[in-house]
Amino acid sequence: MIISTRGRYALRVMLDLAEHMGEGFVPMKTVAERQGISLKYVERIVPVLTKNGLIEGVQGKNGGYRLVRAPSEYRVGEILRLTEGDLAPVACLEAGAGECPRAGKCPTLPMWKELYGLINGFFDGKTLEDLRGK
Amino acid sequence: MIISTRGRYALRVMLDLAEHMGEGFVPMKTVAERQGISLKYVERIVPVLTKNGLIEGVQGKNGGYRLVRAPSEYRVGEILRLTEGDLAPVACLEAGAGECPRAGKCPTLPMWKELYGLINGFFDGKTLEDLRGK
DNA sequence: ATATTACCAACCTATTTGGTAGGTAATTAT
DNA sequence: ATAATTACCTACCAAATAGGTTGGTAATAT
Repeated sequence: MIISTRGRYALRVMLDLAEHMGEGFVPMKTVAERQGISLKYVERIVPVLTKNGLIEGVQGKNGGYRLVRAPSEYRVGEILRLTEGDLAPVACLEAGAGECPRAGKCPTLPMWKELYGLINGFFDGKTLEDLRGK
Repeated sequence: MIISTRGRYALRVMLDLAEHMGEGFVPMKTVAERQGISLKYVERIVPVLTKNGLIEGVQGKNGGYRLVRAPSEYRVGEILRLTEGDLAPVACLEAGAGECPRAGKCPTLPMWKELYGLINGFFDGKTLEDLRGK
């Protein structure tokens, strides 16, 4: 499995916010209830989205979160990369990984790179708007 | 990350056997040394390949393993599915997983299924022979 | 003042990953 | 026969990851 609950829940939270745009700031309590996810767990996932400017949150009564762009302007890829860290199919392609000593003559490396490109392209080719219509 | 060392090592072992076809039975000790992988770990990975008839092993002196088909007749997908168990990108698509209660109205499920098909197709479209020439 | 809400850090349990250790059974060379 | 080699098998183990929970603090509207 490549996509954990972090990325999947983040996507569902974003979709929920998209579905309820124009209702002002939506509290995560509401989103969590609608989505059937623990509020506390959602609270641990969401900060990376605000820190990277994907959504906007305000504290206090009547506070909550809202999208800062139109749903069609969010690529699924950027949401998943932020929450999952990396979509690399193998460890040797991950951001932090040093160059494998066998890289030069590794017969499988080109295949992993090709798949990596395929996966990133797949997710970058879809937006929140695309998912909304199921 | 989706493909662990199990699948990657299995692939390298198969490629090594392909590279040394016609040399009779090749002991895993030799393969492990050539590939720079612990023999003991390889010994734990390889049985699934013999049990499913992908390779043939004989015990005793001058024993070892050999491919039973031409390299072009091995799909990368079958090797990875045997060693990794499943190439599903999300838990809800895994073989053992029961149907998700949200499946009917889940806006992201079609995307996961599409990617699952893409991944399986990608790996089934490549054979050991394709990888040999780098 | 109070309720609400985002925001933050520490902790926890179960599973997976990536192995190692220590053998037994079969077969061949000597 | 015996010794060496090799597949094959089981149990164990440490570190990392997944998937949370607990218990707060800070900001803001009413």
